Amino acid sequence: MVGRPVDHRRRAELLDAAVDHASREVFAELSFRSVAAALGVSTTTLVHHFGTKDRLLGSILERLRERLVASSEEIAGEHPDLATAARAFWDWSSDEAQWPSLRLFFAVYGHAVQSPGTYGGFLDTVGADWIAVLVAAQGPSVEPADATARATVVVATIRGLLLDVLATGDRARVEEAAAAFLSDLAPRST
Amino acid sequence: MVGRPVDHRRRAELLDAAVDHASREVFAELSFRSVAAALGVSTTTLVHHFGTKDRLLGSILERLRERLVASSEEIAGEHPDLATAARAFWDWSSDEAQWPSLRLFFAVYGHAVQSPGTYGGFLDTVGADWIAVLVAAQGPSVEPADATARATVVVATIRGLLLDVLATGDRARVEEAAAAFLSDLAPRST
DNA sequence: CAGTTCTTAGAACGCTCGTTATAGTAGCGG
DNA sequence: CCGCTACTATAACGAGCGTTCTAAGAACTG
Repeated sequence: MVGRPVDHRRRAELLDAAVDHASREVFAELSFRSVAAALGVSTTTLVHHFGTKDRLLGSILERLRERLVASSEEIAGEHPDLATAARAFWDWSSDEAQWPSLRLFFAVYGHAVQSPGTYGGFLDTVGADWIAVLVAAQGPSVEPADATARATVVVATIRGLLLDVLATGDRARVEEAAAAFLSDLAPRST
Repeated sequence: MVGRPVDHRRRAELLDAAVDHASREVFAELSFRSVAAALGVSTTTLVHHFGTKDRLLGSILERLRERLVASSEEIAGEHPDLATAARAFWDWSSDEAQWPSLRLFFAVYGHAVQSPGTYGGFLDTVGADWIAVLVAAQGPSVEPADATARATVVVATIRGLLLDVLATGDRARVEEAAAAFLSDLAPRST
């Protein structure tokens, strides 16, 4: 006898809703009860589908990572050089539609710097993927070591500018800084 | 009648110890009980000197801010241009002796991006001070708007590189990226 | 329909948390 | 020494937490 089959679609549906909820709420204050209430289910349902709280958070971040990486490949993959790829990255990041996801991303970063083991895999993958996209954009003619160094700098600068605007809300100053950064970058990419 | 005088020195002593403890532990897991145990006092003593938990955390961050700002002024204040000031900033930041404080700093950042009201003042002050030091380093001959934009970029890049090395531990790649960034910066500062 | 497994919910357990109540001790002015 | 205030500690309260227990419907196979 086989019994009722596992409903993978149900799990995915709950997980997507949980990621949306986590993007709106404060990461540190997530609990079985708050997520369950937002999704209109009981805490037992979450336990059944995800196990422990750590595994629920891990699943949420894994799903968030998939979204972020898919966006980054879609956006920066087709650009011919570092400068235009960086500009595409910045335009995408500074779009306020991305801010809930990016706020969650930086909240996880904040936790990870003080407890690396917990979310290290998440950060390594996202960071490495973004750098890989920007290394690829520089083409095969650039020294790999140079390409990695420049990609690391560009990712760091964009992340720092995003952190600035997300924390201070001073959009005008940060946008001006981004413009200066991107225009400085252009003549170096040839 | 006057009664026993308030012991301000005792409060400062407890606060300094609390900042050290917060730098070693995970910010999100700080509690009256954990801080009290680390300091060898009771939770009541902390309540007496600091009031609520929010005000204790606020006092800890205020003290951390004083330390960070004092260091930044001491380190970058005497440099003749943006490139050397930026290099001094990076050398200081990438010294592992600063990492506990910087880990705490970024942990607070992670919380602030999702709940701006709580720690907004802390972040505004630290960020604005660092930018001001780097604006001053560029001298009076640079357009103020340009100087602010470039200072914002430099602070963002250094913060992004720090976040990278603190989260991934990949010191070699980040140090190479920092070297590329700083050498690119040099010819532009004249 | 019977048997089996998946899905969901409500209630409870043990724990930690911030905060408060109570009380004893220490240092000051009169 | 007395009155007053600062300082510190123990104990407790109520709330929220992750997790487990128990049990009831739902979907599938035979």
